[in-house]
Amino acid sequence: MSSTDDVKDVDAAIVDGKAPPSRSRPLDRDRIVATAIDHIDDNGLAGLTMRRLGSMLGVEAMALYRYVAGKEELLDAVVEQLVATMQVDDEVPDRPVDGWTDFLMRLAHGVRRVALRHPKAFPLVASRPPEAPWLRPPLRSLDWVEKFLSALTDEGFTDEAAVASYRAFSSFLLGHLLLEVSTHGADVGPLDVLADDTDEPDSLAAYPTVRRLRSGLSEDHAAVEFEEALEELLDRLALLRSEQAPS
Amino acid sequence: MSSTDDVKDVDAAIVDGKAPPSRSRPLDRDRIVATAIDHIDDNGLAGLTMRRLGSMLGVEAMALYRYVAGKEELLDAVVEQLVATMQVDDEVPDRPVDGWTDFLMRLAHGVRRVALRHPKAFPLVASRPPEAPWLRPPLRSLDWVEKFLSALTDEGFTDEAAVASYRAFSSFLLGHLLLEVSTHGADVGPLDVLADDTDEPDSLAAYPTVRRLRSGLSEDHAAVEFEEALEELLDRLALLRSEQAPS
DNA sequence: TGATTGCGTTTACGACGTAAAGCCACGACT
DNA sequence: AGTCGTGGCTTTACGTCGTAAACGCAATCA
Repeated sequence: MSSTDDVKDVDAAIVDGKAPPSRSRPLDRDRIVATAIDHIDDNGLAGLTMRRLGSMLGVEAMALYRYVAGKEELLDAVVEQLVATMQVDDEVPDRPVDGWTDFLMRLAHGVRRVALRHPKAFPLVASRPPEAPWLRPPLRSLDWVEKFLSALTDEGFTDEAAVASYRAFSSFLLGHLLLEVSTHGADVGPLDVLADDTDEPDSLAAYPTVRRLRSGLSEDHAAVEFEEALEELLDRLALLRSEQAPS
Repeated sequence: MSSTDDVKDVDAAIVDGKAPPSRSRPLDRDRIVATAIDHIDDNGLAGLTMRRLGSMLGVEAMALYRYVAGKEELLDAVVEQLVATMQVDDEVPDRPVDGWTDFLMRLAHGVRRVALRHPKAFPLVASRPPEAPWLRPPLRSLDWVEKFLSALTDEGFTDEAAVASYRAFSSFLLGHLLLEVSTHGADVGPLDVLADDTDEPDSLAAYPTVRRLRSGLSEDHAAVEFEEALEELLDRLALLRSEQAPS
């Protein structure tokens, strides 16, 4: 959300039992969701609590329930918002303007940017199956699915090829980004600087190859590998397209 | 204050379907983990509670703490156990016996079987980054990583190619299986049979392409697509191997 | 003026994870 | 024999969570 200097000054407020009037503006759903995302980014999903979120907005927990039905719905809204953000912030057009290949690349990069911008929040996207009825796409928001499918069918994919491509594309993003995001921004509580070799008496003794390659494992060639794999995927989809559509 | 006379409910039926005679044998860690997995399979991760898990074993919640350090550790143990299960149950050898290609295929199928056998538990595997220090592989259990890496380096992969392959392979499994598992085994509470078109006044009206293709989206060509994508991946790894290792 | 309505607070309840003691049946030692 | 740890489980208790229900208390409208 490229925060302009919004109400960051909700003030500490826990100073004493007497809450100042704190006449902030009347609170709305978007502000709640945005604050939730901020909190997840800073402190991880685990610490997100209705009460805390409330106090972060200068309000009691129960006040939130006027705008969201419950915590689950809040989290869904967070996911939705993340996806929506991508669409507006980044140069992801609504429909292909320079061919489907370009379109899918932009889409992929857009999603990746969101993932990297919100590493702690991104796993939410992956783990929200029990939700929208009649369909549960992995990277939700039906707009998204609609755009994807109509784009491809408009560009010469058969229906079958389009849905196959959707699935391939989705699982590609899911896998790569989840992996990338998890090897990076972990919250790592107490001792983590032990990552170097001085510590760990024998923890790695049983895993010689892992030990030998562990620098490579934690390094991030993530960006290049993403790019390569994406290219590969697009080739595969191109093949899928020409295969099933004889024309 | 307000000591409400607690309704010391009889812990009711210990729904046990295994050992008829045993007056609840002494309880051990493996049994706890196994029961946890059962519960997740049947009732989803959300409903898993220390108290419930305890009562399922005919024991108070606190009894579990003699065997597991806490709930987080329990969940880690569940993941570990799932992976271990794969190794013994299925024909996944410890090291390549018929070439690395065969090895990786067996591995992939092994993991997939586990995922399909425990659809509700599998997302756990994906969403456990904040855990083992000095390394956080996506499909945890270091044995696994060790086997993978040493297998590949033994079979002519350079170190760099091996770790790149590891990442490619991991994200492949992550993406495909998470997707497959989520489009299938949802817990779907009350009304879900509405999946057919009679309902939904206008929910899909805004998404014509989605509507048109939704049968294809929910269908599962998952198996074939998995196979195809796996094949594709292995080709890619083969290329990676020959590329960087001139010998 | 008073009634309505929208927004936020208070209070309360039941469930959760878990720390800290307590209880008790066993086997080992004197 | 009795005594004594001690391993295995239960009790009790605390703090936190999500959230239902009732209660103010403005601003608005009649």
